[in-house]
Parts: sequence; structure tokens; C-alpha cells
Amino acid sequence: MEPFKWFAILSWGTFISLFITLDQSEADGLEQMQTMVLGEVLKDVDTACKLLNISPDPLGWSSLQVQKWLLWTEHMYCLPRVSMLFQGLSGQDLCSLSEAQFRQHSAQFGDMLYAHLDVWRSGTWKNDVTTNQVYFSNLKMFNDLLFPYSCVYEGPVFFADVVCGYHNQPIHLWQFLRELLLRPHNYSHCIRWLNKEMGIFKIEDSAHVARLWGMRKNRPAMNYDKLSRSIRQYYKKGIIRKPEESRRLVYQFMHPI
DNA sequence: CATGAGGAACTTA
DNA sequence: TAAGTTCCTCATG
Repeated sequence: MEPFKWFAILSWGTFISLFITLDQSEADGLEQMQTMVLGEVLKDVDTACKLLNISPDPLGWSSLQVQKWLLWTEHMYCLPRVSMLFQGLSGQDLCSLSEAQFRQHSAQFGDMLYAHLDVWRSGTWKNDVTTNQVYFSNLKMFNDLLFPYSCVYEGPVFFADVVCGYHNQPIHLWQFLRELLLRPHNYSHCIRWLNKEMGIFKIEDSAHVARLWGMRKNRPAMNYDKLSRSIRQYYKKGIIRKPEESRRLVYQFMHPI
């Protein structure tokens, strides 16, 4: 697990203070760290609201406030001139855009901006920023933290990802595995292609992949035993199979795109 | 000892 | 009802 990835949307100041805190208590569980990170995210959102004099709910933003938010995000995360690409959109317009449409506006930073907006949009939590008690009404935000924005998609975006609008749908295991495989920079240590054209991949760290899947689905008890059972369900559905010469932890997508 | 196949009952969206 | 999840037995190297 690479905790640093989770800090992608934090400012440097909070990053450093969190890092110091974590360093002092390395026995802290993953869960506590998540709570801390999310607590910091909430504070950042809160700060931005006061600074920009905008509401925390993007749906209520005027086009001017959208520009404010974009400029702020641009500034905070060093995204060159992205605000120019979203001229004249109200908050409602912005929220109605899919991730694919964000990417159309900005190939380089579209998914990053989308993720940032989603943090705001899914912010209907019961929060108490002062005591750092964070409850989620929407695990989507948590998912986004697991999939860092700072990286660009490597390789093509798959048809199903774009067309099915899966971000509003419950994610499928095979899609999740593809998401990991699409980000070798982040996840190749735990899952990677052996032959991308043939759709053959290997799970290098079964426990880690299972843990990620468990987080994504909010199933803390997930393990490779259960994950692999789910993969095996794909055999008769024609989604994933074992390659010709079966090898441990190696599977193959039956319809690689 | 971790992986692999698959039955069966159960849960969750 | 689909898509897993949980638990299980038995097989393999």
C-alpha cells in the first residue's frame, strides 16, 4: 500500500502535518488514516468555501462561482489554465457532466477535476470538522481517494467505462481489475499485464488486490479466497477465464478491447 | 500452504 | 434478478 497516493488532493501544509502525525504513530491502522485524510479533505473544502464565499454544494453555484472554484483548484493543484476550458457553466451544468465529458474538456486533467468536484458533490456527509468525526453518505469519494487523480490514464479508455457511465452504477469486479491494470504506474506491483493484447494479466499481490477490492465495495472481510471465487463466476459468463496454459494467479479477459 | 474449481445459501443494489 | 459474498469441500503442486 502506498499511502502517499491518498494525499493527492491535500494541500502541502496538511500533507506535511499529516505525515508527521502518521510518522509518530505508525501503528495506526489503515482505517484511522483514512479518517484522518478525509477529515483534512473536509477542512480544505471548508476553508475554500469561506475563502471563495461559495456554498459547499456545487449544484448551487453560479457560473461565476464555478469559475472561482476552478481558479482555486487550478491554483491549489497546479493545473495550468483549466478554468478557461469550462466557460459559462453553472454548478448544475458542471455536475451533469460525466467523467468522459470532463476528459473531453481537458484530456490531461479532466479526470482529476472530475474527482475533485466529486469530493465536493458527495459532501452530503454528517460532518463535524472540529472533532474530525467523519461519516460518509457516499463511498464514491472514498473510492476516488483510492484512485489517485495525479496520474493520467495509460492506454485507451475502455468502451464500457465511457459508455455505461459506470460511475453511477455499482462497479463490477472485472471493471475494477481493469482500472487497476490501466494504472500500472500505481498498481503494477500488485496486478499487471503479462500480455495486454491478449488480455492476460497476473495478480502479483493477491492480498493487496483483495484489500483494494474490499475497500471499493466496503467489504472489510474481503480476501483473495472470495475475490477469486467471484472471478471464477466469470468463467461461464465469458468475461474472464484461465489462459491456455493455466498458471497460478494468471487470468485472461475473454474480450480484450 | 496458497491456489483453484465449483456447489450452495445468502446479501445487496 | 444480477452480481457478487460467504462458506464450504476437495484437488493440486
